[in-house]
Amino acid sequence: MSDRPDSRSRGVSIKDVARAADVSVATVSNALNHPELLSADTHARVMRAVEKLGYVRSESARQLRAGQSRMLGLLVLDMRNPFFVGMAHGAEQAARADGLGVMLCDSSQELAAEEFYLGLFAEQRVRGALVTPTDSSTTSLSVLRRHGIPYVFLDRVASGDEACSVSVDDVTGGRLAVGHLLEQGHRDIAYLSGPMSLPQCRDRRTGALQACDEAGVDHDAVTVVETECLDVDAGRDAGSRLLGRSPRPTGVFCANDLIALGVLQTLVAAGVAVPDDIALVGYDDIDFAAAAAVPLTSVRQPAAQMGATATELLVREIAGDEQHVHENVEFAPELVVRRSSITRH
Amino acid sequence: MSDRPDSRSRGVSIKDVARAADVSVATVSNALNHPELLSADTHARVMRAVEKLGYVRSESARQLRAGQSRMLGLLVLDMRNPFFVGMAHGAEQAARADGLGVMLCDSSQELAAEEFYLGLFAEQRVRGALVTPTDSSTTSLSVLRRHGIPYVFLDRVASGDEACSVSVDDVTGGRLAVGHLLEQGHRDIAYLSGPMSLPQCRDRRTGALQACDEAGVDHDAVTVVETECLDVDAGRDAGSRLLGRSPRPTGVFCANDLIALGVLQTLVAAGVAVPDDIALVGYDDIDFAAAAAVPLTSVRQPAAQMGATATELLVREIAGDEQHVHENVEFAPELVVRRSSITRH
DNA sequence: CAGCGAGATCAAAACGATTCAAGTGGGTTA
DNA sequence: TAACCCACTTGAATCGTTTTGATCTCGCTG
Repeated sequence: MSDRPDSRSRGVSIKDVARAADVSVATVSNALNHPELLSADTHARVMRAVEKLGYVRSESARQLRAGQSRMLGLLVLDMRNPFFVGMAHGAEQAARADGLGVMLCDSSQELAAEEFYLGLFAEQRVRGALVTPTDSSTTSLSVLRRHGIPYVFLDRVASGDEACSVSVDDVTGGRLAVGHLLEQGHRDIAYLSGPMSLPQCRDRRTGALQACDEAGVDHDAVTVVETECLDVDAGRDAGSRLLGRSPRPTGVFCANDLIALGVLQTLVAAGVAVPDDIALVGYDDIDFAAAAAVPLTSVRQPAAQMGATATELLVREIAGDEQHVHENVEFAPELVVRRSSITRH
Repeated sequence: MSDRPDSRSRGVSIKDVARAADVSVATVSNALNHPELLSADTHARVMRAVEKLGYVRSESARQLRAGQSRMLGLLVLDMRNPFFVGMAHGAEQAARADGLGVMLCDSSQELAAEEFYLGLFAEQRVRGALVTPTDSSTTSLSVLRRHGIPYVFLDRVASGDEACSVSVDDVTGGRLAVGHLLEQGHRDIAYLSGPMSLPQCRDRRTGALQACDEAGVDHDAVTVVETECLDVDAGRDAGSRLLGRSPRPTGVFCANDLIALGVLQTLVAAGVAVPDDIALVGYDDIDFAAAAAVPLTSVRQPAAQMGATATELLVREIAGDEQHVHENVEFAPELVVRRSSITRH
């Protein structure tokens, strides 16, 4: 009575179904893919056999024949960051609407992992790829280019007309954040950046300095502190380093909300008042920012929408006629002010 | 000079490499998979051709030949819940160590999605599957059974000896949480449960009632409030419903931290003091629990370790000799007390 | 010098599906 | 009656890889 077939067996194949329904394999294939070609009777007979045997198509066989899969690859920098999960979610929804699956991978910002996964995408012959690249991705991407696999940059502007891209104007984001802090009267601001190898981190700094210019304040007002990672732990570290500094900055702009939450924890634990002693601004506006110890001011990026838009661009490129023109969609960031940055007057 | 091949082409195949290196396809295959069979000279020549042409193996062709893939399927209930992401992360690490990839899917607790993805796993002929099942998964899993695809339950005890499983003792978890609230003197406790179709939610209630028994308190002390989802939004909803109730419960136990964070937000916004007016206990101890507006007391589950352990069980079953005996690993939950539940005396 | 074994290479079959051209059979038309 | 058409079904080729057993070439031994 066991459902479990002999462990050596390869499972039910189209041949078994053909035999059971007493038709050719071609007919079984047609029953599944072009039912309109068959007489109602035959179709029913085949489907009954499929049902009875529990037949499931072998995707690898179809793929081999078709020369490509029905999957998109999605490579993100950090799955534990809700911002990326949000993008992934948006991408998945959009892909499903087009009958495509998504293969989600996490490069952990390591070049080796990135190369590994892009190689995997190529081996799988994914239909297209969505990539949040690190600095040096251009070379790793050649494996996709060589196989004619189109890709779209997510959360990064494509350089030249290499590919489509979906991004957020990070310069503006940085400007909004630091502009807000300057407006609150802060003149000693720390920018807790992630690794400067990430364009996002660089752009946000540029924006920070622009904000200084606009406010007629010297660039010295902003000190850049580079962290190795963009996660909560790194934030806690950076927080303790801040505490040791003298004079302490009065305003802190973090490259993302995870860092900001880590800093916040350290500060609160050390009895430093936020926002009164130190004002804090994060980036991404993840769900948890609003629920933080002190609700976090943050620069919002439309994560799900970015993922969905990128998928649409990719699908359009895949379906595209010969003449596809790369498109760079740029969303505007939005400052969401909460308590962490509002100094009492 | 473009890297991009003709869009009609199928890309470089093993035949092209064979031609370029002036050997047979069998030799190319051997160069890649059994280099020790070849003369050093031939091997080098082949590898040079591989390099030059940018050849990448077609995974679907290998799979077709091999009859199985080098992938595990991982189906979680909610990718936006950091607890599941933690499990996924642990599973991925462990799988990579065994040279296996992980295909991550999110059923969103919907049966239809679950069936869709399990079907996908079968079509892909994954080597094995890790599943966080909903109530009714037993039937959907038959598609795996029929194809001899082994699976392991994640965050759920297997019934009978159907499969291996990795879980946390949710009854104890519920008991710890509510026991703690009772100890703090609360006698009107709300249990904000997710859908009762989830065994986890049911078990935690059982634990809650056990705690009452142990404290010699009537079961009436605990009111169960069922929510539809286990996310922050549902928590916010449940929070407003709590506010409308009279008398208000003084202690609230939430089926997970997302719910708890949602409730917390609503309460804080409404000026209800946590923990003084209402004490709050969550579940999972996600990273964000410690960083919440009021640091959240929570029941910790070792997410990454669970994922890793499940993968190991699965790998063992896959490699297993004929006589595999299913194993049920159960981790112990741990109460992490923070401010949200400590009533001032 | 015949015979043998080892080492290196290869031809061909197989995996499971899709597709296309060709075949079948029954009915209609010239 | 022959020619044709239509609806349905099928044989065979094909995709890119791995593997098995065969072949081929040496150099060595007896």
